[in-house]
Amino acid sequence: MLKCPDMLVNPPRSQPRYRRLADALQQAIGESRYAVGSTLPGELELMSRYRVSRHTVREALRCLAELGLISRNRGIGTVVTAREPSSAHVQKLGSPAGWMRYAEDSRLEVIGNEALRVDAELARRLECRRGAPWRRVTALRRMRADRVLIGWSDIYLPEAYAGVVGAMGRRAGRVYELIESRFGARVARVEVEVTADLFDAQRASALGVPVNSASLCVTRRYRDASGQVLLLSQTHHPAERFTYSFDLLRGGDGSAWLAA
Amino acid sequence: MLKCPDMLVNPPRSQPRYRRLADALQQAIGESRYAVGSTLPGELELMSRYRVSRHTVREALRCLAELGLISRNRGIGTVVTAREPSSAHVQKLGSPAGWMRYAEDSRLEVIGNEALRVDAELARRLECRRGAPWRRVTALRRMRADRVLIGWSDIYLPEAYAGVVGAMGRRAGRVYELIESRFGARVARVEVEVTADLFDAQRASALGVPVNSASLCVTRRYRDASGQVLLLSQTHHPAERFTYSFDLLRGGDGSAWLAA
DNA sequence: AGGCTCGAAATGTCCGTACATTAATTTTCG
DNA sequence: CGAAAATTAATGTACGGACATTTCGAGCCT
Repeated sequence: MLKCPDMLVNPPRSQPRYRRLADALQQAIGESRYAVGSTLPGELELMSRYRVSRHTVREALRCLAELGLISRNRGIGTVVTAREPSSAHVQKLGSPAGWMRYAEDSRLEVIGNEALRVDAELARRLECRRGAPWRRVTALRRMRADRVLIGWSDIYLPEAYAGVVGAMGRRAGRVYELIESRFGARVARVEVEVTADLFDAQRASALGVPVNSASLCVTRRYRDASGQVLLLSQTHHPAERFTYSFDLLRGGDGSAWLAA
Repeated sequence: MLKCPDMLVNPPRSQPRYRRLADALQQAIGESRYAVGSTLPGELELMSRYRVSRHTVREALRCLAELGLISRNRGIGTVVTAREPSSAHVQKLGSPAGWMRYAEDSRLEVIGNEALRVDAELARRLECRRGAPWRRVTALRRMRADRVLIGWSDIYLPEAYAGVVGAMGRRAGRVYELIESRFGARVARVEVEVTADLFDAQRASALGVPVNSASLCVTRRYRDASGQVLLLSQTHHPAERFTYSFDLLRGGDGSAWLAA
């Protein structure tokens, strides 16, 4: 976090200027320097105080508004509405397809790639025979927008499909789509399981979260039309960085709940 | 909706130019002139096509991104991610209702019931004013079939609805249905958030799981047609006792994922 | 066939200018 | 003194310019 405004003039490479200003203001709000219900300095004053353009101020304020920390209105000013954001990243699902959509807002960074012969436990999960040749790829999942790491993925695919590993994280497209286009396979069904887990030391270290902190664990098993497993990916999201959310609407007859 | 681009040059007073462009693009997406998965024309082309500044194009695209209709990335372009905003796609699907169905297979065992004046943080979650009178009911959730405890629920309802607390767990029906039948309220929408957490000592002890073990945390916020929060329930499930699981099937055209 | 490099395409960041709209405050007038 | 008008304060809309960063596809090499 920033200690003085002029550091915005020559920002480090990793963060855009508006993001730094947003962080500074967010910290001020978190420390109750601006209490909930109070008004932030206006755009013109923030410009001169932090020595950035009005555009940059507005982008920063927009970030805070999207986090629900402030509310902005003409003639009134910028009012603090919350002291802290509710969650860092809320993956708005919208529809069942939303469980497949998170890949578009984030990218894979492959950190491991090993060939293996599946043992009994893994054979059960992959529904293949023991000793079959598979490939395990480990990858971090990073948000495109603000570079925050949101997950650790373990991805299993048959050795016959190992050719797509080079393209993972380098080419657009989800892993199953890479397999489909490269090998002519066809995913017909995805089984999704949602549960919770604890981060072990390796995963915690890679993501920068405490060991044994809570992870939201989402497992997707991809099957072709004959029911064979083509791909299995398991992603652990740090609980304080990633939340799935969706709305259910009442059906017309009042009894059913439908995806919004 | 616009019929031709040059109408943006002299917009009617009621809508800003960027809003009109967003509407035009949204309509094009809704009519599948840009299919889900396809790429919209780039910013420069939209500028010349609609004769507005790049700033206006970007504002319009930002609107669509916030609606979840598009995803924008450097080097890639603007990809259509949904045909309609999330609230417009209404089709009777099985899986979403599953997020409401667990109550039928388990029962509530009320273990606590206290009146409270909501503090600032809780006021934000309940979207009511600070100091408002609410009721917090704590309950365990036990499977009917084999009596296994599967969760700890914290249930918040306005003090005006406290009359249903006696019937919770003793009368058939979910809490929101009790409120509806007793007080004539009507739930129109439920917002669901899924994340992970750790069990504190109190909850771990009640459920017989280790302290700081992983919990799957599901929060449901029930709203009436005016958007007011009628009920909020947050349930922590022990990860090894409860998992949400569901299937997604490929849509007919191969691009959409539908609940099975 | 797979991997690497490079240039073009595309969006992101950041600066500036100007005017419009809305709300709050101050001033004026009856 | 109260109401209306004017002024000020604050954000919203829209134009322009420039450079930075990321991705993708083509071409080349092994």
